[in-house]
Amino acid sequence: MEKAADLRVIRTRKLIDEAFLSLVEEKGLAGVNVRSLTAKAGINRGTFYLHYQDIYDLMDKIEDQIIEEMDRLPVRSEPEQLLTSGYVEEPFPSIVEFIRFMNEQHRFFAIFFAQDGTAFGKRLKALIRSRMYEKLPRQVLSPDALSVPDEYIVAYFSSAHFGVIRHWFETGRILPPEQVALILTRLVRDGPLMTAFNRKPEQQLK
Amino acid sequence: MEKAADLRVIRTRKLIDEAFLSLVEEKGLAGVNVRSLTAKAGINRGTFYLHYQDIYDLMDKIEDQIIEEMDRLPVRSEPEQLLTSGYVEEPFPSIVEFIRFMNEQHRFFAIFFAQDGTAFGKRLKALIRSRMYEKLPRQVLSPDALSVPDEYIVAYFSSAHFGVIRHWFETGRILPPEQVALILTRLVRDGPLMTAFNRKPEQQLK
DNA sequence: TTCATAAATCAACATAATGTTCATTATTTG
DNA sequence: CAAATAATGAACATTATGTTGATTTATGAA
Repeated sequence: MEKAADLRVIRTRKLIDEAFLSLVEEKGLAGVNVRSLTAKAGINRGTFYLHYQDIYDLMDKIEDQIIEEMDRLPVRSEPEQLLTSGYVEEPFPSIVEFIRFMNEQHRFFAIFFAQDGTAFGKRLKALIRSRMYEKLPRQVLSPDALSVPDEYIVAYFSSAHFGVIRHWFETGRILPPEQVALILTRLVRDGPLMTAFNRKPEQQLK
Repeated sequence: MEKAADLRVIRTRKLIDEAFLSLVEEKGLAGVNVRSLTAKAGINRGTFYLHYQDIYDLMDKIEDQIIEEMDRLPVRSEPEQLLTSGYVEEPFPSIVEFIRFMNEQHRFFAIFFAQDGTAFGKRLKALIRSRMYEKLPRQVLSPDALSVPDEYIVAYFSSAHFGVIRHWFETGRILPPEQVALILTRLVRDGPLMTAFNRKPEQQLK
């Protein structure tokens, strides 16, 4: 946002922003158009075009702000020592920072997550998820302090698989399917960090 | 697809399907409308409405077919024994099946992956990815037969994180941010399978 | 406080897509 | 072949878009 000198400009943009958020919340992205947005904001339809090219331009500007802020979050490197170091029950610091930020901006992110992904994508993920649940060794998931909720494990699993397959597609499916499957199998079995270090499990502890 | 008796019906639907695919390929999902679709298919605009309610109905029908087929793929259970069993360099069988299927239907899935996710989602993932690359212990990624390409590791990492955070949002952000960060940290460090079994690494080998 | 400046309003417009209709033509199947 | 039904073509009301120009209103600098 370049200029924001005039009070009227600030007010109008606030009205537009708020109208956009609440409109997406109730109707979804597809339900947003300039007509209803300006109606909800209580401004003239023409006024909208004084500020933004169209709805997509508006979204871009909103997203720009969020990305900018996230990009400014400090990076504290937590390199390989965490692998070989003993068991410390503390999260990586920069992960905490990210999640805290998203928690603060939860209104935006809730909308984003609700809108992100196609209908088919949701069905596909649900399918993958349900298959994985069948395989999860349920009895071992003891409810002790150290355990991670199994819904989170499944979310991690399925999303990771999804991402690997997506990457395979986005790189033009160069690798043969069997190799992709092997990559996935290794990552699941050993964990990404182990795999990155290319060690076998018995080498994990120095 | 219920009825497909008449030759004309079959022909028309094929034309529509093909027109849809190629139209999405060149213009993207947003660029598809009934006008241009029927123009490309070489049929009357009214004819489209004889078969589908609207564009979304058409997409639903196409997706239904794919999901149905994937749902019929055989599930071969590969349970916990894989954890304790020795190092076998063979992928899990049902993973192979899935990826083979997607490879066969690559035209559909290429479109899906290209269209899936919002613009913001792509930016967010790119941000996460770039941060993770910084942390990857590059020198250790030796180019031996066992290694997994680091782009795949990053894809796995970042997508998994994304999925966990998404799950957190979709369950109403009940857990405090710090605990989500801890869950992620554990999953990254130990791998999902270890975490599911709730063991510490030294217990990994029986 | 005044007043030039800029923002917002209002009404109107052309354009383009939607979904529906109905009479007509063409094709298929038994 | 003939009855059935699919596809066509043209028209229609509806709705959203993005733009324009004249007018009113609010702002902030002097």
